[in-house]
Amino acid sequence: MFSKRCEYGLRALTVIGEAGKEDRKVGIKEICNLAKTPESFTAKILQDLVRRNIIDSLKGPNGGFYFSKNLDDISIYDVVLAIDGEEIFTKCGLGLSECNAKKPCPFHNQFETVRSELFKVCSNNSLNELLEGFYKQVYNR
Amino acid sequence: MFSKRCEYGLRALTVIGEAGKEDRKVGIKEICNLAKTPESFTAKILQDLVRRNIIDSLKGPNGGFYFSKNLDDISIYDVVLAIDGEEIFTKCGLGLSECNAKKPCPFHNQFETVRSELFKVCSNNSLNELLEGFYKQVYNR
DNA sequence: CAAATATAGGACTAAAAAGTCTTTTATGCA
DNA sequence: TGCATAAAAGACTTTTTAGTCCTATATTTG
Repeated sequence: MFSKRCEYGLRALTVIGEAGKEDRKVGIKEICNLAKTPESFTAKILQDLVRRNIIDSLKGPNGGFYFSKNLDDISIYDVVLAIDGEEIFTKCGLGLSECNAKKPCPFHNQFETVRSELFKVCSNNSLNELLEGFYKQVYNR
Repeated sequence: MFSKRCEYGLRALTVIGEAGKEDRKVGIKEICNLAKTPESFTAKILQDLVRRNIIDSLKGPNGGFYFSKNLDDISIYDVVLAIDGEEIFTKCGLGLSECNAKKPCPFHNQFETVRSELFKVCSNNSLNELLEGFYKQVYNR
């Protein structure tokens, strides 16, 4: 459904978000240890999220990744959009380039329910909601 | 959402299905011309679908691909399962290996609605239903 | 049986996604 | 100012997915 980049990115963000609650920046090593994601690869993804203004970062001692925005204001949709783009929320289920909302393929409207359900789940959940419970269940904290 | 293999496969099957209504087998060239899929690649996919008993084939003059089953008895789900496997219908939205129905991540149940909607659309639609209208709209027939 | 036709199979190449490694740049602190 | 630390950047490698091409095999028909 989502790319690895996107999965890793979301998981990394939960770690950054949790640390943010203690007003703490997190380094890439700590992030990847907890989120169980490959380090160099995750670093690339986070670099990207910095460029796209989802998170911020600071170099040097006591540096690391952190949120300057409120976690309630960032939805999972925002993150997926930033990493994977909009395709998953809009593309024809059968991959027909001829198919769109104006000239739908016979399957289009049925798939619309899947797409809109996906959009609903992603846009109704903020990163804050994602990391609640996530920490307990996945990282056992 | 689905792989190219899967998209091409489904499109090819609509051509085979339509020809079947005139009791006609179709060769790979005709299939790919109509379905607008790459020929050699599509041939591989169809070979696979023959092995998996979705379609049948016959070599030699007047040979080609055809259905021996009733198109009403083959769902889109069957085809997706044969080509892409079950992952898309079962896998955790966030790609967590620790997450499953018994020990769900906080997101699992919300994603469940997406997965089950996808399953519903795929299993409630037979290939027969897929190619109805498909032909008119996509192939202008 | 020979020739023509069409799928099957196997060995490729190409492109995209995933992942690594090394060097550079920015920051804090002694 | 200089050293340690941590992210940024860039050039890689690896793996997976997509796609091609050539040869073998099966089938029909003259």
